[in-house]
Amino acid sequence: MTQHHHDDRPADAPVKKPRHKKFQTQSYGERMAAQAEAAGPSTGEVRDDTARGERRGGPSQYSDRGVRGYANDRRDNRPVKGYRAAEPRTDRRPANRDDRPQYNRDERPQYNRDDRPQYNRDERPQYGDRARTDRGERNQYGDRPQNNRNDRNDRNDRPQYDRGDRPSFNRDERPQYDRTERPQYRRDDRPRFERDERPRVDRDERPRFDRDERPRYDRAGDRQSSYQRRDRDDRSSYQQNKRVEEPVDLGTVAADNQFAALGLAPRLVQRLARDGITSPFPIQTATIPDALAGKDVLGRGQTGSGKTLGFGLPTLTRLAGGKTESRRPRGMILVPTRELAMQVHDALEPLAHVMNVSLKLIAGGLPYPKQIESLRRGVDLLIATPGRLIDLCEQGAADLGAVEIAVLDEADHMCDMGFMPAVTTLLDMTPAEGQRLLFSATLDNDVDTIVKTYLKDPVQHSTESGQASVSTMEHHMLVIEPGHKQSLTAELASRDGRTIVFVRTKLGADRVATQLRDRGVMAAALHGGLTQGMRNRTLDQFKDGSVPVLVATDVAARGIHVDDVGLVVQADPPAEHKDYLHRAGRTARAGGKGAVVTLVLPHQRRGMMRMAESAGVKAEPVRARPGDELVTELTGGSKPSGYPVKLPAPKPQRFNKGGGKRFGSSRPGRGHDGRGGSGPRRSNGPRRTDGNRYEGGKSYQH
DNA sequence: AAAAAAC
Repeated sequence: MTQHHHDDRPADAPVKKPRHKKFQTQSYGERMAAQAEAAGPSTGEVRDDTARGERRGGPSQYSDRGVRGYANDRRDNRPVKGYRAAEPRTDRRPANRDDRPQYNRDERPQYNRDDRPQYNRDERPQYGDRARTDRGERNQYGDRPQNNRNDRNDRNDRPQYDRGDRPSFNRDERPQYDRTERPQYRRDDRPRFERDERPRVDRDERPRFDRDERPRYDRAGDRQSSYQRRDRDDRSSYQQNKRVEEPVDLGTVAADNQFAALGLAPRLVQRLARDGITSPFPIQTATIPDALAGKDVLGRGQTGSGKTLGFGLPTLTRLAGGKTESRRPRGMILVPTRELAMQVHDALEPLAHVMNVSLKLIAGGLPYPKQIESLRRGVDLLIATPGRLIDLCEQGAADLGAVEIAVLDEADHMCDMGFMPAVTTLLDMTPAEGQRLLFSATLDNDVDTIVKTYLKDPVQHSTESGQASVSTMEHHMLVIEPGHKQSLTAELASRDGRTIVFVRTKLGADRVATQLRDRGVMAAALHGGLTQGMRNRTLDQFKDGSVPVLVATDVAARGIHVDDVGLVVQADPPAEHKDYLHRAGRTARAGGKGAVVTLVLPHQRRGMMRMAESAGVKAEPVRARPGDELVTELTGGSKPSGYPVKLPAPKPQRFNKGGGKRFGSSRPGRGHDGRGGSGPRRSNGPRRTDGNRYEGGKSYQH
């Protein structure tokens, strides 16, 4: 049956919203409004509530129509307001209902079903059968719909409907639809569905709850984004208040395991060791002991150096064993984007599990009910984006009064102008004596305000200089002509392997992604203007390889980890040096290799050089044109095909939140043939009809 | 200055 993607909807479920003034005197919205007012008169759009309200309140179209449209249906003779009363009719007797013979049902011959020969299915003429199409001749029922239809649109005359020419619609040739070849869909092959053979029926005796250990059927074929899965199995709340009595054997830990030496719980160390994580990164070695000791910590470690575990492990250790009341979580990790929240959640979940710490993702774009329910049952640790958490606090669904540990991931970003009010709102709700951990790759003086207000005797650990010190990363700065930007971007992105292209604006992301696809490079846009369902889908496709090029705004600049991103292209230069470092940090993670290419227009050159210096990036600006040797070197020589390609999944219908059927997340890489034309297609804007896609010279900067 | 973050 059709899958209903309830999850893609914005949570519109009825949510009662008693506003608890307990935590603050102003609501978040009021605060923001006040802030906006303080910032001066808005030059942007003005909400036109008045106009809308007037139209609604007055003689609306709806009520108007209710009277006019159905005036004839009125059973009484009261004059309709606004209409001239009809002249009394004299040409016939007033109808006496009972006397009207034609209303006797049984005598109406044409409704005798058995007399209608053409309802015999087998004998109905087929489409294209002209014998049936005597133009204009009515059948005995007085209608002739099929005649004209067939005359005009005889299917056999329409070449484009010839089934044989549409390979993609030929069911037999679509390999992925061959049921017998999809082992993961065969029930018999799924070992854990053999009821009789399941050794453990007693839930408490199940030796392990760990996700990773469970035999899996292949979920990749499941075509659900991680976001949808996440919402479906709400394991964290299910687990609530169940404490494992006996330690589970998680494997042995080597005597020289250095995590153990840091003072972490043995179970945690064992769990890490099972994933092959036995030696801590420098940032972890530096911060974990202090964090475990309950100190406030400022942690700075280069991108991809394991900061998540740096604050995650001590947080879990300290929360373990405690008791959490309903709606009163004891730990809170704030992150700047929803994707990052999901990533942190997923990274900590197995670890939280062995520690019997429950955790819940609290982020916008996801349905409210499960988040509220989870909080009601009591959840130890929240991983949250600020807006939704404030919302839930205002509703009374969450109470931060019991938060023992508050973590700010990407702390410097959380302290910039846009985020600061929300973050202080949340921190204000937490007890002043609670522990605070601030982490970022670029932890600088921007956090001073927060540090002074909310941290007590913080310990600062900087394992790196806060500059570009990832030695496995190479930087290139290409000074280009504006007219070459599109083709150079396409050349760079057409390489094998994953590439992220950063642009400045949401619109730019959409535009560049489209341009790349027009040139034959499979690319998808990621930015905050998309529905959350689409954001998840796009990131999933980037991760599974079906879309190797991600065109993103700075929503993806921080924290997001995808394996093997070999190249970061900055099609628009970053706004400041910290952004450079974070964008660049999407590649060369955890010791891997990677390159960063920044496209610089002549007028941006000076600023870019300054920025590079602040970032500690050593790169000489080099003039470059499409086809240059340097570009070829960076891309391994592959060129864009020039033939437009289409995304493997239907594009998001922004207005239709359902999402619909999705194909493609399991479709291999760039295998799409890229021909245009057939199939039901969403059109998301005007389709290009001009032939010169490439040499227009329109630059998408600016 | 844009993006992000609630509905």
